[in-house]
Amino acid sequence: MAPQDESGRAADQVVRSIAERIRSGALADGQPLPPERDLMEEYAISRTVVREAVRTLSSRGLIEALPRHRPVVRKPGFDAAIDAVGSIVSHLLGEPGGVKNLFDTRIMVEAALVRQAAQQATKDDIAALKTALEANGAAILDSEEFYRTDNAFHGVLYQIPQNPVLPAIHRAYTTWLAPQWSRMPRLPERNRTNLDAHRAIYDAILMRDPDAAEARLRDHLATAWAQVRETFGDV
Amino acid sequence: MAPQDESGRAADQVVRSIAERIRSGALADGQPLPPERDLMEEYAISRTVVREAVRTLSSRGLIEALPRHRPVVRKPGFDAAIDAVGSIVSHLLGEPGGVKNLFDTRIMVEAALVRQAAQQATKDDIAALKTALEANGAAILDSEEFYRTDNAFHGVLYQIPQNPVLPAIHRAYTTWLAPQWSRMPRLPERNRTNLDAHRAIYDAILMRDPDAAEARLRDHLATAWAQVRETFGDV
DNA sequence: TCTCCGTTTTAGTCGTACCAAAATGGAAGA
DNA sequence: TCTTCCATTTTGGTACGACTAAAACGGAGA
Repeated sequence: MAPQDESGRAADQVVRSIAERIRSGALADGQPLPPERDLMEEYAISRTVVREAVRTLSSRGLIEALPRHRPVVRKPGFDAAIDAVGSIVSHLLGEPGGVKNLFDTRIMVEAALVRQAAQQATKDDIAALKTALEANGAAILDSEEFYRTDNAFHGVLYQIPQNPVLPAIHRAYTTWLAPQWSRMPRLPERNRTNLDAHRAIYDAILMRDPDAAEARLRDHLATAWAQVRETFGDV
Repeated sequence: MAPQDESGRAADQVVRSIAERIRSGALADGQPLPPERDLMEEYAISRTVVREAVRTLSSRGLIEALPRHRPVVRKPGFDAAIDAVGSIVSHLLGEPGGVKNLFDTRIMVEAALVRQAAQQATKDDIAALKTALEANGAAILDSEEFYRTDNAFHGVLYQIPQNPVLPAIHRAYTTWLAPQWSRMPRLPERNRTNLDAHRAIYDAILMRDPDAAEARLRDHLATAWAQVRETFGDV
């Protein structure tokens, strides 16, 4: 690591120190941070600096600082990482093509996921997909519930490789793209279209046909994108 | 995530306001932020609050606050987003399996990329790959340079889909995994192995054979991972 | 015109003070 | 004894003022 220590700002050193304490477990997950006044004494700094440090740690996702509560240590998971970029991403999504770019990566990722699923899914994975698919089918008349189960179906795909990074990415997609999605009209016929697409994907995975699975997935998300454009025009 | 408006902290409102000004372009990229004293007057708040806001914006990557300089507006790109999570990711990589999990996603992403390349790469893309490959080959005896050109070769893959998110992801992978990689011994025979792998990938793309390209890519990265484990044991 | 030095500006830090919300602990009641 | 509720203490949020050192600025001199 670059020996870029010796940062001019005292707060940064405190940040590093506390971050290290979190990483080492000296400050355990869920535990509240010491009061600001204790910290200023411990580090022999003013409260101003303590507050800046807390602020930074909060932005970094290492602690959760609700308005008037004691900040609590939040052992960083991949989810926290997603949160940390949320602010920037929301800016990027506002730019022309931003949503499209993000959505395209989603297509790429999920295409890879269904390929993998078709090749490596276990019996349990298939069963989970089937359950999710049925839940989705049962909700076809309740658009709110359909949206949830739709996400859940895709979420199963992210769980199959057993890599904790992937569910976090799924959460990121749903969180970041939710603003677009939630403003779209919920039409039963769209639900049916999407359900059929899910079923086609499921079938292809069941048949252990990666190419078909990828093709169905791409059809599905292309349709979804067309619906977005239909609603918003160019994004 | 969505910062509930009406946040109890005044600084957050300032953050939102300034963030909005950056997004709208009222504060252009590269332009210095107004002095803190101006901001406190403008928002009718104390300097304490201004500083907290600046601090937060800095952590969010919307401005760049070098120690004793005026903070500079930094229109957030996908790169800035990568920076914002760097802190958390470095924590995660320290945990058991962290590096492996990240590397696995890299395999997944690059597998998808080479498939796409095999199917959609233009003449220019192929030419770029060829150039990168040749540069890589020319550096086979200079391990430092080989490392660079190796990255560059992979980087070309991320550029092919013309999605600005992807190069940022590439940068993220190289940045985050660099600590592991840079501590590995650089052996000419490894360079040769990797170069051969690159050539095989290139050939498969040239032949428009996605399955082969993916297979070669997976071989390549599996080998690379084996080299990592050989060096570090379990990670 | 360019360079250098003194002045002004500005970020970084400290200390104090006050308020309001949250946490706390003990008294009153079931 | 256990629960409920209120008063006290703790703690975060904000304001104000002051001081330092570095950076930016501007004018004098080469």
